[in-house]
Amino acid sequence: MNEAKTQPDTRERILDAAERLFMESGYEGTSMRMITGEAGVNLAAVNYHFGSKEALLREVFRRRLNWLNTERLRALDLLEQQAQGAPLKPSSILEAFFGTLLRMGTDETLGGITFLRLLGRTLTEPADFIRTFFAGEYAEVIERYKKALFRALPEVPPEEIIWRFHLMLGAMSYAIAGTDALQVVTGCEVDMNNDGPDAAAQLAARVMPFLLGGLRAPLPQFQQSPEQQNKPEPTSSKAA
Amino acid sequence: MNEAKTQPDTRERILDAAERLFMESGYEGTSMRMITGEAGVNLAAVNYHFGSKEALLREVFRRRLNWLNTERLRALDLLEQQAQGAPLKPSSILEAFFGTLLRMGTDETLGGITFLRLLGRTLTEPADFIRTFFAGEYAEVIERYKKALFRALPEVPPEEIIWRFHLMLGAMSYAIAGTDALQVVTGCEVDMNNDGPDAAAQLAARVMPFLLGGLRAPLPQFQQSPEQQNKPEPTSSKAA
DNA sequence: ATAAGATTGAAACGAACGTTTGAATCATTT
DNA sequence: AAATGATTCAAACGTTCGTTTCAATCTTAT
Repeated sequence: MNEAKTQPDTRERILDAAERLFMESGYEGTSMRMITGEAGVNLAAVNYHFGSKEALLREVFRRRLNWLNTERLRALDLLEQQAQGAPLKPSSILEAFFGTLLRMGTDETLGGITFLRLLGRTLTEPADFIRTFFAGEYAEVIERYKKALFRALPEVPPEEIIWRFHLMLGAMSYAIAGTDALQVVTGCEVDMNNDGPDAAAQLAARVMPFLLGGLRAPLPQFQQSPEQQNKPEPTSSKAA
Repeated sequence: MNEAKTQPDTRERILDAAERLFMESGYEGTSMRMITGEAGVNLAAVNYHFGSKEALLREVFRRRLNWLNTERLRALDLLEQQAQGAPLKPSSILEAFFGTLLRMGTDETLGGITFLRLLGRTLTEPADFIRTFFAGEYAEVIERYKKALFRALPEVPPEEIIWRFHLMLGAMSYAIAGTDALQVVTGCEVDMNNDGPDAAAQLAARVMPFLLGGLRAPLPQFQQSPEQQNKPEPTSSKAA
């Protein structure tokens, strides 16, 4: 069994079909028969090659997240090396984090816009094993970027930065995943259904200013860590 | 069959259980037997009272969205009446739209934080009938607020406003729904698991400045309508 | 009290689900 | 050519799904 040669790459066919179908119908809404039907392989092939439907989903993501994670770390390493110990600009951090993601959407060999949409949708999937899987896959990268943002915005309380990181992830996920989900809500005049490689470029131009504006918004008047709730006067600290 | 009297309010018990379970496990991840089991009613009761699982989901939302829609329209009517024909402030519009939503989260009789989370999660559900249902339920309100934002920000292209409306919805949905979904991603130091009535108040203080910052962010350099794609040179129209 | 209608109950329906089986086929090596 | 291991195949596994059935029970009006 050499992996070179004219093998029908059943594994890749399954992964591609599953990626598209999970994006379109969700994990629970996609059946094994849909996947193997679209891939043109036998029903038993998924369990033979991956073991189970859960393991297939994990592999669908691992195939892409390996690249995304290392690339995000590489981009941050590069920034920090260029800065020579100085704190980074928030916009540079966002560019590294979300720009790397959006670049995936322009490269079909990395999953293209399909994987971006799958990723955005799956982050809200309620299934337990999905959440714990993502937690493990993302932990290192998130930790590094969180620390970079703490240094970049020293006057903003870390708790607030985490919140805004969370909010940026949400906005970006919707921007990516919501092609038809929320499109239908907002009135569908916008051309989000552009599946071409510049769809992600247009997305970037639209979303990045929004995220930066949100990240640098003035802080709320009062912010209380859950421990120190008896601070009577809003000292109204400045935001960057 | 009078609706008054000591009826065991089977319908309400089912709706409450379904609301919680759909929030926790999603639509496809929640079975009829889970719902009727949690509600303490017979399995056949759902089909008897609602007709089908799909119709049950619609009723779960209709019960809450009726209040939300009329209240959002009422808040906007009030603003426009006070303004006497002048354009509204963007912050007032956001306050009316998202503040009304967050107020639901403080009132357990309106579904409380449970319904808010369900709403945030369901907006990304891929099932077709869910998307078309939401489109119909939201159409009027979204249209009114969109028009108000167009008037409030006359120097911003309508397409850009729609985009940012979309992004704000995404951020808010994640902020609400992501209690454990993205919490696990960002590191779980934040106290989003506060289920008390002030959870929504804290959410508002955190999220509203972010949304306003994003809405008022500088525009991207170039923006092109999808029709005029053969524009060779980015004429770089001005931002506000 | 009795009839009529609304609601509940236990049991089963066919369909679809993820998974497993074991023989058949293919690719590769001796 | 024969043998070996990897892969594919059709078929079936047991389970769970949403839904239906119909008799039993409760509620209300006559």
